[in-house]
Amino acid sequence: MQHSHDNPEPALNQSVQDEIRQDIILGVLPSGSRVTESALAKKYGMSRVPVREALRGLEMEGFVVSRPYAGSTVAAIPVDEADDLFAVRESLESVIARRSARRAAAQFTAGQPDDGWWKTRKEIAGILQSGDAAVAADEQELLPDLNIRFHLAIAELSASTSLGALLRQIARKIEWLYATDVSSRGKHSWAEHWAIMAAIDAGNADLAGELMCSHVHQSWVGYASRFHGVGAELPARK
Amino acid sequence: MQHSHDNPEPALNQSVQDEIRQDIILGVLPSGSRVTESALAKKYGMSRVPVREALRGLEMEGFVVSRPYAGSTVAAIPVDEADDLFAVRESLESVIARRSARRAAAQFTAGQPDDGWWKTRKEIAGILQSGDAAVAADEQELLPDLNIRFHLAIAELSASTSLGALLRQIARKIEWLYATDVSSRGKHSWAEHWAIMAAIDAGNADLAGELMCSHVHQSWVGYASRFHGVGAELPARK
DNA sequence: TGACACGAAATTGTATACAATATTGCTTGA
DNA sequence: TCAAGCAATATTGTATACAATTTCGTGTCA
Repeated sequence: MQHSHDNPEPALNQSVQDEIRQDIILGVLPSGSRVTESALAKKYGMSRVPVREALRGLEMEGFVVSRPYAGSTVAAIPVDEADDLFAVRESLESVIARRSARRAAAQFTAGQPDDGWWKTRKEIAGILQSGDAAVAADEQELLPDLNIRFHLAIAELSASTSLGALLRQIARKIEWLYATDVSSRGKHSWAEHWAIMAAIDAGNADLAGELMCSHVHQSWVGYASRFHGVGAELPARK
Repeated sequence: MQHSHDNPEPALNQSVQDEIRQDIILGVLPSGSRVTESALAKKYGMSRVPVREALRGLEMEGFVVSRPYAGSTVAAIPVDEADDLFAVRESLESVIARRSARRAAAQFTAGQPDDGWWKTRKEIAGILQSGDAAVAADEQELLPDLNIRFHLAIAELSASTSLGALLRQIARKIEWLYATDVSSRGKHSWAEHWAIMAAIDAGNADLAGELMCSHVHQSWVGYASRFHGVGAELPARK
């Protein structure tokens, strides 16, 4: 297909990076494993070059560590950084929610309806409904993925590539920490998403930020009680 | 030099990425410029491969945008994200400072003195003295670089690679926003570094976090008054 | 004149080949 | 038996060659 600048062609080798990252997160490639370019190249049926770039990306994301000429190994799961990551995420997502609300307000006051905004907004609508369906059908195993997609979509709604990149990085680390366990907080956690979205739609930055802050904090509490023990002390929500 | 696993060999092609990023930050490569692999390869006297990896890294950092087969261009300076970046940085660095203080406390109570900790701690001592010297000699043009190095060193002292990576990303964006202007807040801002370091050394996490939060907030105020106008409203420091 | 199609040039994506380095295992000596 | 040195191997770093795709200029037709 030539002369087509509409479909962005979903980033060829990027997919390999996603696959390897998923293998790391799911524990197929445990911490400390050696990952050689040749082996991965053979596994995915391609040359070393795309694999190499994927490994470089994963190194920047903190999933592998590399030394020149000495190869790469899967990094250690950052368990001792969990609390701090949640703390930063709480602040980050709060800022993102506020920003999304401000942009939503500008969206409705300004005359022109931004095309990209509506696209993302509709995507979120779909995610929310899928989550409700999953809750209704008691298929809670679908929620973690939908949960991440919701939060990243909100970031996209904020139209801040910088903040979006930061959230992606943190969210993936937290996904790794949860590892295979995960079950989120289930129904209750999911229901909060609707309230956040409503606050953003209303252009209420203060409320959106507050709700998101609380939402993420509860997620943190859930994580801490599961992995640190129930009574683990956490800083009060700001 | 063979059989030497002491000197980590400072990351060959990584240096190219640093050089290109600096060109972008300093405006040598303005936003929207096309950056082609061939041109950069010729400029730095190497093959396309290292340059390509550097560009991929810069794309992940948000300094360039690429489309498959369509090349890369320097991204837009994220001016409208400045406030939000500062807000996140305030929280992030506060967490880092708290963490550094906790680790410092553990350092002194535990018997074994961690080698890496002392190395970083001494590096910070050097940075602080260099900054004092620059202030005394009224060479304030040296402060911005020393300032970034101080904050990144504190992050290293926290022994959290995840948080360190996040700070590096944010700090570089803010460096880009300041562009060539910069002068930091000069003497007063620099003096605060000593107090932060003292709080960390004392293992006082609450104080370290508080001081760092205030410090970054003041930096934010300085930025806002310079670029948004003096009276620009900012959220109160948490 | 303007729009559209087509093709040449430029650029990126991938594969392969070679150079540089680290790792591993063996040999040697005390 | 163990440590140290050396060579063989494996792996990464880089260069070059080719394929795939986009972009830009040119010509044609209405």
